[in-house]
Amino acid sequence: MRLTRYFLPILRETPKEAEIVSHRLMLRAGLIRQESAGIYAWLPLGLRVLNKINAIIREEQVRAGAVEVLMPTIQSADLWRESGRYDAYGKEMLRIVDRHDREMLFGPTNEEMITEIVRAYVRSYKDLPLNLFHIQWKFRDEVRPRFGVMRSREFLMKDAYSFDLDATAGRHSYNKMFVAYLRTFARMGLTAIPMAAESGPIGGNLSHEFIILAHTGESEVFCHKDFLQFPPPPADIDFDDALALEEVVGKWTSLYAATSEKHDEAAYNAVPEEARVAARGIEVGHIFYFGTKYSEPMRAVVSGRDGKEITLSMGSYGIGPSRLVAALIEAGHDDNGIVWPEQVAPFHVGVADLKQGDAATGKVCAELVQQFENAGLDVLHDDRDERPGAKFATLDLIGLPWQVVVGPKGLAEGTVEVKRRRDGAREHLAPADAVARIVASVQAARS
RNA sequence: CGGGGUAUAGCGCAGCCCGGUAGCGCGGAAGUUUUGGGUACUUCAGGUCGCAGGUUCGAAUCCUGCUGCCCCGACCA
Repeated sequence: MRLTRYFLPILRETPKEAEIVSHRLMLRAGLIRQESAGIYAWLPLGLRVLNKINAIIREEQVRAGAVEVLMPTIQSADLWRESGRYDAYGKEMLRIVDRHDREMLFGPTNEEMITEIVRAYVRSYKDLPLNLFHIQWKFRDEVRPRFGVMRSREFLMKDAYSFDLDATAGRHSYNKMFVAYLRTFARMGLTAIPMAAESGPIGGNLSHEFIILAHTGESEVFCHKDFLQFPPPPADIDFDDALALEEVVGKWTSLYAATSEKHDEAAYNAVPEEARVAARGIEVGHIFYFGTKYSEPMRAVVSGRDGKEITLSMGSYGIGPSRLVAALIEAGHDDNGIVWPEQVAPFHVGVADLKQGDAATGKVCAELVQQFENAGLDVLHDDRDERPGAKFATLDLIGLPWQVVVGPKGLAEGTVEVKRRRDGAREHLAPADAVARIVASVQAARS
């Protein structure tokens, strides 16, 4: 992608409303634009990151056996009256009246709707287990939205819903998502720690929040430091092997980990002092098992083997991709800007032509871009007629993992400069070696 | 929802107290210059001063009402 033909509105100054670093950098790097309090437009660079996050989530959901659907943003109030949540949800629900005076709402979540869909088609125990997920915009009319997309009113959410015959099978479905979440966040370069959680208005009794540590995190968390070393479950784990999953979940819940709301001082003090971690964290996922809370009032039942009705056992599993974009920045930035992990970076590499209009640098840049693209990498080619300093500053700000700087000085010696954004390490390499170096790194990060 | 701010060019701000030609920096355009870490200079363009009403010969400025946005708290994925 040539920068002169792209849309990358960089801000040199920080808009005053942005308090936290991810919000500031998202505005400055041209990822988002606020359209209303807590409502944002996603600009090209931000959308790329969002899409890459979604792709990883989708892959891991499918790997764990979930099936993708897409439900509407607008729902009927009647559906929510069936579960009793229409009145219970309160002012956070955005209520809408259509031209026929029908009561509608912009969905804050989809338990009712997915239950309605499943009860309409699923009639037999043979159809279970079933896990359906979608990635769709939600709206919760927060009293006070803030921190950019970290706490917005409109937000993207991956929500999955599992349906099982009994609690034991439901627990297996819960464990599948638990394991999928560990893999999902690890693939984004994040260490997410599962912590026992309140189930809140969703209801139920088994629930975990997945928290990533970031010094600017929203809430206080306490955990055993060994969590930071645990390897994520392998890609070939058998999701049908209930015992194997139990083992993984058991390991990841064996050590102390809690948010401040669930913090138990005595249990924490039982952790060896050198293993205690008190930090700040950001919630990026939340899973619940809630049994028949919705299936009972909404009559989602199937025929069992003996012909008797069985009320479905359900769970729901959320990840906030839009919030994850901010969380990734909170976890990865420095004074110069964003530092994206390779797996979710909007582009893998930026190629800067230091002397736009020069035949030699132009030719090398074009060749580099072609070679990166042939290798399947996303490349941003800074072909603007700008000072070198401006190009360096832009590339640092938008945080691409790799920068290739092509200038007359280097070319005189047959080299280009390769800079790794993460630690600023620079190497002078022949163009072909630069390509090999970066392609190898990006491919190693995919898995 | 309680408390506190704020609204002037794309962004950051001054001007308001004390009414009288709407400014500065960044960004944008044109040019000269410079050419490996946001170069310097010149010129130019760009504003219903949040909205409505009022006071006044005259309102960005004073008064009233409304709205948006931000911060603290409560709440929360």
